[in-house]
Amino acid sequence: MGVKERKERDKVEMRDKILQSAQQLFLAKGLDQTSIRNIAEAIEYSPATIYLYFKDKNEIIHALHLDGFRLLVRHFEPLVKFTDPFERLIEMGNAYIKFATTNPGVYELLFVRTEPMEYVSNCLDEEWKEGDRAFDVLFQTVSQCQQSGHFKGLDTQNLSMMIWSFIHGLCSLGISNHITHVKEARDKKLVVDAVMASTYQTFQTVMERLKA
Amino acid sequence: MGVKERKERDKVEMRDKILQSAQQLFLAKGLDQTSIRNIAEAIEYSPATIYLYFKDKNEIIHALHLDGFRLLVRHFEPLVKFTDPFERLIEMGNAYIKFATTNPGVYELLFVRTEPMEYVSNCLDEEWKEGDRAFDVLFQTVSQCQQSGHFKGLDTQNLSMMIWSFIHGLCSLGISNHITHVKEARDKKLVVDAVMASTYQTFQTVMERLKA
DNA sequence: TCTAAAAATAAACACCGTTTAGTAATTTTG
DNA sequence: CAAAATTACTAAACGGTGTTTATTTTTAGA
Repeated sequence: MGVKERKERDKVEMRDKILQSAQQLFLAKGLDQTSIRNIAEAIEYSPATIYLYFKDKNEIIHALHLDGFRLLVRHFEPLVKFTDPFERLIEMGNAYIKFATTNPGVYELLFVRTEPMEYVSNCLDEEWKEGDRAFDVLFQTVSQCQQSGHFKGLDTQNLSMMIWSFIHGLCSLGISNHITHVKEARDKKLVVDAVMASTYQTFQTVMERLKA
Repeated sequence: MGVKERKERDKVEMRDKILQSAQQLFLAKGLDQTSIRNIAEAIEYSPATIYLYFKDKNEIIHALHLDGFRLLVRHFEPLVKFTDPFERLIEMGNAYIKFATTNPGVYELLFVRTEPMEYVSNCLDEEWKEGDRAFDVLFQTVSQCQQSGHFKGLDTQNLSMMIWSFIHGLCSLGISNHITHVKEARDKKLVVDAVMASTYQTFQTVMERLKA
């Protein structure tokens, strides 16, 4: 009698169904329009049913968060072809920017919103594997750059944090429309993407000068 | 008959009263707890009354936003005592970080939340005076640094954007608790402030190396 | 078939921003 | 001064939100 087994399969199936609808709603309409009630309507169940499969909304948001990280990692995968670590570092920035600008909602979820972090905090084994892994990719690349003569005398950890801070700042200012409203950008009639591109170009120049 | 005049005075008085309560709530409980209904309760009027003085909640948020910028500017005022532009630039970063970490809610309102920007967008004369002014302070300082030999061959606008991006990224990652959850930081049992400080220290070193 | 367990839900709770229709107070007018 | 008109205000509702509780429906095993 594989009844118990089938029930367990049904359970994960239902969980997946909820998450799938949640993700569909999230990608199509944004996080604000991804309500428990909307998800429930999409899967044709009552809102209360969702609470039989998820503790609360943050647990669902965290699952979307995980998927978002998988998407980010996919943007990083083509970077392996760059054998020169410095070139890879620069392209990593470009990949990050591309990810952020083409998936602003997902980016917000990963690095701006606090809900997923709150979920992480409430987990007993408080850690953030996805974040750790992504940061480590950066850290390793920076480390390799240093091994080939770049960034002498700078702490790898701090420099990695600095680079992440810059790129994140650029992306979040771009996405949140704060760049658009700065006078200098408006005067030159630059679109957000152009400001981000030329700012990143300057960053690249700065990093190149740190080779000596 | 100064009836009209008195009524006008009453009107602005009421507006101020609403804003004052809104700010009090915002500073004490955060933006989420600053609801129209809570404000109404604080001033002992019905929620509907608030709509006789403000178009919608975003108009109130924008007023708080303005106050937040005044607070930021106040953090920048002591910087005039630094005659060396590079030193002033570095201290500007420190002042910015201090502002962000001691007033995380206000910082979020100014540079993370999109609601105030939406209000700005909906204004007919679409501009962002406060943002412009603050950015110009940075721009001028960078420009003066260049005049005294720093940052040769780098575009002032782009370099200013780069610096703002970095500092904003650092502050927003710190405030949103994303730094806390990165493994490297946890391992060394560093608090957010320490990570931010050492990252900024590295940034300072990098900027110093750009003098040549 | 009857019972016990599991799954799903209707309805409520306590919020939110906002609008509408109607009341109470005040000012202007006859 | 009383009536009319304007202004100030609010109760109640609308359509949302996340979440909980009590109840009903469905399913499984004896």
